[in-house]
This record gives sequence, structure tokens and C-alpha cells, in this order.
Amino acid sequence: MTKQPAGASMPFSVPEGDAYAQLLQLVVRGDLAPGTKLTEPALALRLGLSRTPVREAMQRLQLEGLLVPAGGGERPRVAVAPLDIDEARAVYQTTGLLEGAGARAVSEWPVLLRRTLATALRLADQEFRDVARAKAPDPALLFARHHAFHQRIVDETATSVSRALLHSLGPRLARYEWFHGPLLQLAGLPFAPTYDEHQAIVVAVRSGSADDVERAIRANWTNAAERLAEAITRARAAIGGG
Amino acid sequence: MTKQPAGASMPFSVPEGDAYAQLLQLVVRGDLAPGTKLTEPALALRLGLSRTPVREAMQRLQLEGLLVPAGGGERPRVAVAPLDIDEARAVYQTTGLLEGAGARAVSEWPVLLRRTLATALRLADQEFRDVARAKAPDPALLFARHHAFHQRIVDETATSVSRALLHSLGPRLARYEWFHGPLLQLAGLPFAPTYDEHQAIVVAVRSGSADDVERAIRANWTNAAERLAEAITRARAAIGGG
DNA sequence: GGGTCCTATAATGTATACCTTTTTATCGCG
DNA sequence: CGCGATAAAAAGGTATACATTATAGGACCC
Repeated sequence: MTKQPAGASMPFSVPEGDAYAQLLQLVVRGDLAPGTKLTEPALALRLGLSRTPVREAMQRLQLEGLLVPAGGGERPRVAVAPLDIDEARAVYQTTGLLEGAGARAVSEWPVLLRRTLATALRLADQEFRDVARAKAPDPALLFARHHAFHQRIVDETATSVSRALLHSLGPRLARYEWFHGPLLQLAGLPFAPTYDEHQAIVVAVRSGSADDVERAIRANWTNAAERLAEAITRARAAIGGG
Repeated sequence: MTKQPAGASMPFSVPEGDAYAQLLQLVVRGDLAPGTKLTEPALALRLGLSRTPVREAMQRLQLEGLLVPAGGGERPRVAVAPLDIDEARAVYQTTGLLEGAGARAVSEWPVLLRRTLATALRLADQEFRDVARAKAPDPALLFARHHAFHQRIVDETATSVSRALLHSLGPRLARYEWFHGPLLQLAGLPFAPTYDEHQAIVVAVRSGSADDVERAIRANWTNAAERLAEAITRARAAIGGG
């Protein structure tokens, strides 16, 4: 039973103890396969905690959609939510919707602030590229750098309301993003389109056009979903169609 | 200690026991004033439950934004979230964003389905008007009927992802909606604009234009926020500016 | 031999006990 | 009289015990 420190590669806040963080990590990284039925006692044993914190973590992850009701159940039984391309599309699209709508606000910023944000985003994207260009990028680092780019946009432009929604959407997004990068490589697909789209976001932020910013962000997420779908298809074909 | 049945006027699902429903009701209806500091033992006593389910309900309501961290606190203390016009605007706007984006899907429906939905919405709006036209509308019923109109749109058009987000936004929205109607009356403002906007939604759904549908829904929520803000201003002036 | 009922096991929901930490109030000192 | 330190009270985090219920397996009856 390998207990890794939870927060290292998980850029999420961890309000309650670390039962949530640990369980989140197990699901996001796929250590608990989709469809796996979970029981409070078993998980408590595995995490070395009592049922109480584990139960709270399970309830939260259920609200966030990473755990779903299982069985024909009258009495609640939960399982790890299945992975689904259509759901991934919806998650990516909705992320783009919220992130894009919030980022429209830059159009009312003074030029200097916009430039500062644009520069910060350019640097964040550069750090992402630095990781992505490696022969065998560390998935955790790749994830973290990409997350940091978009998180910067959210932090600076989103209202508390949409920030909260994006936060609750985060775990589901993270789960798909987690193997997005590695899967691209496995499928032999390039990162270049992502670079270009990030660059378009930077340019739009600098220009200050609300429509352009929103369009660029939405396009980035929509296209990312399609890239993910394509990568899954190709990877499945390459490996032999599980 | 008056214990009212929880689900009667609260069109929300109530997964866990009724601690959540009870506490939700207390906050939404204002029985617990904004800013009120809550402790688990006190609430457990008040609700006639033990700390465990109360604690879970408090954690969920905190995720949903109805409870917020209080005090300069190192150790978590929570209080009922303050009411804030700007937050209300963000809640309404984001609701419109998600509901509107989902409803674009009707443009790809067969005509017959669109007509069916349009008719259902027209009837739902009619039931809302029936309540709103009364001299002293029952706030709970007014709330329920208005909620039903929009919920119908969400149920028929939203993806599971945006549905989940709207669901988690629901409590905050409900809190503002709860006194929106009564406040309009208090301020001597008419319901007519709402009728018109609902009608515009119905027409757009029937027509099948994605842009029109989205525009109509967004406008409805944006305008509703402005009406709420105006009603608050007027009511405050009329009563004497608390 | 198959189906149904019953029993036993196990999991969820709730309650309570324990421990740590924080906060507050009181007492003492400057 | 005020400020600080210490002690007591209280609240959050966790663990565990208890009650209820569902499910699975086996035995008995048809």
C-alpha cells in the first residue's frame, strides 16, 4: 500500500483532511478503475482512516461526479464513474463556456493590466511547452503546467460564482486531462495545436476584445475535447481495441 | 421548535437524510439570518439530530456557497453567507449562461419535439402567472412555479454536466429567488416583464433558432437580476434603508 | 430440480465518545 | 487599570459503537 503525499501533483484545494485528496487522486489517476464498486469500510481500511472522513470524501466526490450511484440500488452503493467520451466533451465544453464568459471581463481592464496578464499567460504556456517537449514528459507535471495556464485565467477573471462552478467541475476535468497528454503521445499526435490556441488566447487578452478572448478560450477547450477523442480512438486502435 | 416537512416547497433532490433539506430551508427562507455563525453542536440540537448528519449537510452547503468560512478563523468556523447584489447578478448571469447554452440543443430537434416543449413551457408559465396574479401570492408556490418553468428547460436540454452545475448553483439561486417575487410586490413592481420574457423563450423554442433561444434565456436571467436589484433598492428606500 | 423463503452477513445511517486545538474568561502582575 | 498568561470550556476532526436494512447464500418445500 503505497501512500504518496497527496498535494504534490494535485492543484486542488483540500478543505477537509486528506481523505478527499487521497480518494480524488486514486480516481483521477485511475488507480481505482471506472466501475469499481466502493464501500466505506473497505476504503477506510485502504486509506488507513475511519469511515467518517472517508464517507465525507465519498459524498463530495459523488457531488462532483467522480463517484456515481451503483447497482440497481435502493440503498446507496457507489462506484467509480465510467469514462465517457461524450461526457468528456461536455466537461470540456462547459469549462470553456465558464472560463470564456468570465474572461470577457478583460475587455474592461486598463491596457497595462491586460499586458501583464498576457505576459504571465505567455510564460505559463512556455513552462507548459518546456514540459511537453521532453521525450517522456512527467504526466503529473504536464498536467500541472497546463492546469496552471488556465487556472491563471480563472483566478484573474472569473467571478466567485463561476470560480466555484469551475472548481466543482475540476475533478471531472482533471480525470480526463490526466491522461490526455500521455494519450496524445501514445497516439503520436502533436502538442502544437494546443500551443497555437494558447497563443491565440494570449493575443486576444492583450488585444482586449471580449469576443476574441471568449472565442479563443472556447475554441481551445472544444478542440481539446476533439483531440482527446481522437487520441482515444487512435490509441484504442493501436493497442487493439479493448 | 417548529419542524416543518422539508420537501414541500423545495424542489431540490435530497440525497442524504433531511438534515441537508432542513438546513437548506432554514438558510433559503432566511430563518437563519445572513452572517449568523453556526456550530455543529448547536445546529444538531436545533434539528434534533446528531452532529454527523448535520456536519455533512454543513459541508455540502459550504460547497454550494450558502455557508462561508467565518471569523479570522484558523480553525474552520462557518456562517450563513451574506446576501450580496453583485453575487446575485453573478448567480443569475451564470444560470442564464448554462441554461442558455444547453437550450441551444433544441435547434437540432425535430419540429414536433420543439412544439411539445414549447407548449409545455407555455403551460408552465401560465401556471406561474396564475399564482403571480393573486393578490397575496404564496411565496413558496410562486417560487415553485417559476422554478418549474426553468427546470423544464434544463431537464429537457441540459447535458448531465451542466445539469450538475446548475444543481450545485441551485441553492444560491433559490435563496435570491425566494424573496424575489415578494420583493417585487413590496416595491410595487410588475411581473409583466417576466411574462414577456418567458413568452419570448417559448417562441424561440418553437422557432428552433439556437441563437434566439440562448439570447432569450440569457436575457430573462440578466433582466431578472436587474429587477431583483431594483426591487431591493426600492424596498430598502420604502422601508427606510436598513 | 427449481423456486421461494429464511437466515446470516455486511453495508449504510446515525449516535456518541475521545482527542486535539482554539478560544475565552479569569486571575495575577506590571 | 490594562495587559498578559494560564486554565477551563467548547468546538471541530476522528474513531467507534449501535441500529436498520439490503443482499446474498443456503436450506427447505413444492
